[in-house]
Amino acid sequence: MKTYFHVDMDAFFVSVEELFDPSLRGKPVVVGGQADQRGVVSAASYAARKFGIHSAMPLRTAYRQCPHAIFVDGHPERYRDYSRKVYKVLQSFSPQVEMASVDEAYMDLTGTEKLHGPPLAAAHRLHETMKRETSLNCSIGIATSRMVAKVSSDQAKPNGVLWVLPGQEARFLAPLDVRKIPGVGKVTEKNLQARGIRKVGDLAALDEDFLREHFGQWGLALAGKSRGLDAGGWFDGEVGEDSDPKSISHEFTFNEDTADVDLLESTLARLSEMVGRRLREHALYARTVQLKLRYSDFTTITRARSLDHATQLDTEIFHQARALFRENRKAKSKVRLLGVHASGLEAGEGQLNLLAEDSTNRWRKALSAVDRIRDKFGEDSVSLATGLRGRFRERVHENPAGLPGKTPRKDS
DNA sequence: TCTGGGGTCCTAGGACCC
DNA sequence: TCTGGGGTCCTAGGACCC
Repeated sequence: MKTYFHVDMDAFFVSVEELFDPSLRGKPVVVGGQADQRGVVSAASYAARKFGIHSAMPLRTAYRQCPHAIFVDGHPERYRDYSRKVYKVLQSFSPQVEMASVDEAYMDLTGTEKLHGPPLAAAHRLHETMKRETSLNCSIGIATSRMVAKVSSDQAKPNGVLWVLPGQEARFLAPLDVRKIPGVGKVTEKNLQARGIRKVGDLAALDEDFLREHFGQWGLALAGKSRGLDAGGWFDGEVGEDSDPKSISHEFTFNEDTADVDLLESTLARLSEMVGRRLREHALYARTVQLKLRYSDFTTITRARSLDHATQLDTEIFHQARALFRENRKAKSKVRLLGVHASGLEAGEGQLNLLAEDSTNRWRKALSAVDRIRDKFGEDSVSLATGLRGRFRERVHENPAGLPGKTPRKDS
């Protein structure tokens, strides 16, 4: 039997801002930017929430809902700083801590009763220590699974502690809206509602085959969640296993949409540099570079390209991003957002030797592919790059192993 | 009403290999 | 000439979370 805590800081960004400016206390505060800016609400104080303001709402909408709200720019460094303080407090309690984001964490307190006493007493002590050490309020959920602990901390808000007793998971979840289940968002909620499923209890009563049929693998995970289990992607692995990032990206929304190529390309350069720097910070190398383009009408495309080696060089990232941009951008259309994304991340250095080896392997493969084609279609069916010019030659160099794929079988 | 930025995970089709 | 199945990698898009 496991015992998990989910610790969630109350109105984290707002609370931190209040520490820097106590005059904000008790007032409707919106963190995320100014009332006339493009952007959305990162966090709203409880007083602001009374006006219907919530996170992810456009700032301009928030302004309309509550013109006398105080709009505050976000300060990511402050939040990271306080997040570290929060982590320290949690660490002092148990080494099995995992920050799930800046303002929430999971703890595995299984088998610590001798040290900490019963879970509820331990949670209250943690709650007090947190307030004393960071001046911040948090809510704590306790349960036998991380998923239920998370839902329970949400039910405990603000500033509360809630323990779901072992065996009571399904009963605790049953009356809640399906939307309360982590992973069920707007779209899934709508799909479920269309089938008359509104409460978690409705979900738990369904046949697993029915869920699999309509929602695939995800449906099966959903069935598990409705019964209080840690099912599906999110809750894999042990608490406290932190891992390298799987991707690194930066994007930028222009204050005004623009079709100015110089501005667009220099923005790409800047974004590429930011991505490169973060890669170097993590000592990671990226195999794939992805461009993100959003136009005025909000249509968004992504275009990716994998390199034949991993890189952390700004110039290489930029080169790829710009090439993708030039190949895919709808001419003259105004652009709202640009993004540069690096994935296929590999650790460590020393791939130069591997690279050289890799490249000869590729050539060997390419040449044997050429041989196979010649066997099939005759000696003149393929010629080597030396005899070619311009762009095609470049392409052959970039992707020698791609040659065989360009020969359609059916046509021959 | 006008929609950020940084992530993770999943799906689905096609290429390619065995 | 037509016909497989499984596994992996790549790309594009989308749901979701904070």
